Amino acid sequence: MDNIRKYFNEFVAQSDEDWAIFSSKLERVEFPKKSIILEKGKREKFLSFIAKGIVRFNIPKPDYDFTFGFAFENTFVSGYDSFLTKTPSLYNIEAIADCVLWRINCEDLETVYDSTSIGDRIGRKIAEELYLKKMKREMSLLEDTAKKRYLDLMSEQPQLIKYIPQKYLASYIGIRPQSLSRIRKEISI
Amino acid sequence: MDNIRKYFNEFVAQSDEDWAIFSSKLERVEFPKKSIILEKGKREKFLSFIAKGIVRFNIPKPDYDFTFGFAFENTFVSGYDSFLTKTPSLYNIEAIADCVLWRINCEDLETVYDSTSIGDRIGRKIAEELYLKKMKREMSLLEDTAKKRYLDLMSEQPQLIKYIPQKYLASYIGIRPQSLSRIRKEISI
DNA sequence: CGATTTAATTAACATTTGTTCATTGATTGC
DNA sequence: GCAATCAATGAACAAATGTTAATTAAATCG
Repeated sequence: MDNIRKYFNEFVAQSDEDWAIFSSKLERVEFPKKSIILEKGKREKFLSFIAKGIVRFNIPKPDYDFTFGFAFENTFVSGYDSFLTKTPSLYNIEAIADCVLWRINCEDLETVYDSTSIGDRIGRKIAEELYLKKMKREMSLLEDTAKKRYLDLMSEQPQLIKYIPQKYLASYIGIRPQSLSRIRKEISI
Repeated sequence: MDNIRKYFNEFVAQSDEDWAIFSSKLERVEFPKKSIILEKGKREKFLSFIAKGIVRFNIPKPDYDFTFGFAFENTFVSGYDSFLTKTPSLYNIEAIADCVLWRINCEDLETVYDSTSIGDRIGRKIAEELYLKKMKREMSLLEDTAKKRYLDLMSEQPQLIKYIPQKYLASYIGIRPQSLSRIRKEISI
């Protein structure tokens, strides 16, 4: 629970009391590799902190499996749009590696939001962090070539890329696995 | 001020008192067409509600002018990443049409955040809205072709597209003006 | 209004990525 | 360990978008 507390203290509030309120609602759960954390069509009921592991966001399609995002250790993960809008999730969240999550459910978070001084701040910080991430992502998708996105990912998450199958990476970068192979070949030469 | 109040009541809080706290900090400003609302390199000091007009987000580059976003009437606009991280903005915000904004500055918003029960909720709602927008955008950039993005924009913002020069739309869609011309030609046939 | 500048269109060719399909390599489960 | 399955690579051709450059259309400014 150390990392989530560190995150909390850094971004949300410093006091032990605030931490006590929030952390009392947290539940520890494990998901083995390849298990579904959130299923498409179901409503997201949790906001989860990844203490250990990697997850991917994906949409299973008739022809192929579309991966559009990852989340790594020591960040929050959630089908956040489903969580916010209370509508069925448009995508799966799947454990790529064995995961340990600390999660708070929807109702408890609402309670925290409504009954404590720090509730909305937590929600604000999380939404702000997610927004900044998406902002960078948008820029990258518009401005960069697939090759640059791959090289960036390699330098930003070098140790983790090893664990992610290339077909997921390709999808995330916005290209087909064959094209990623082509790019990898170019680079290595 | 009607629309911003409507927005406030719908998404933030219902009480007259809360509205009074927030609205007392709001300042009305006008920006004529083509004027710079936020300049790249400067720090964003405001969170603004667009009562009237359209703005674009852009990065002036040596070779061309890169437009990556728009904001329309009755939504909030800000160099929000600069605002949050207190670092210089990486982009301009420019009025495409004559604009009327209601804005609150950084310090006042912090005050509202810290001194009222609704402060963080406002910030949370804004960040959540921005996040949902970016989420949709990411999906579109990964999954759709440029043609589909153009058609979607046409159907979602039909009356506003008229006012936006095509070179800006092209950039937003992720292609060159020449390619947009090609697509438009195809469609009209 | 006319002159100048800027935007949009078009075309020819280059580059990138997609598609299909075959082959090789790696994992998984018995 | 072996068979079966799934992942990655490679090649040939198709489709989409980029690049350059010329032309036309529209907007701006005196």
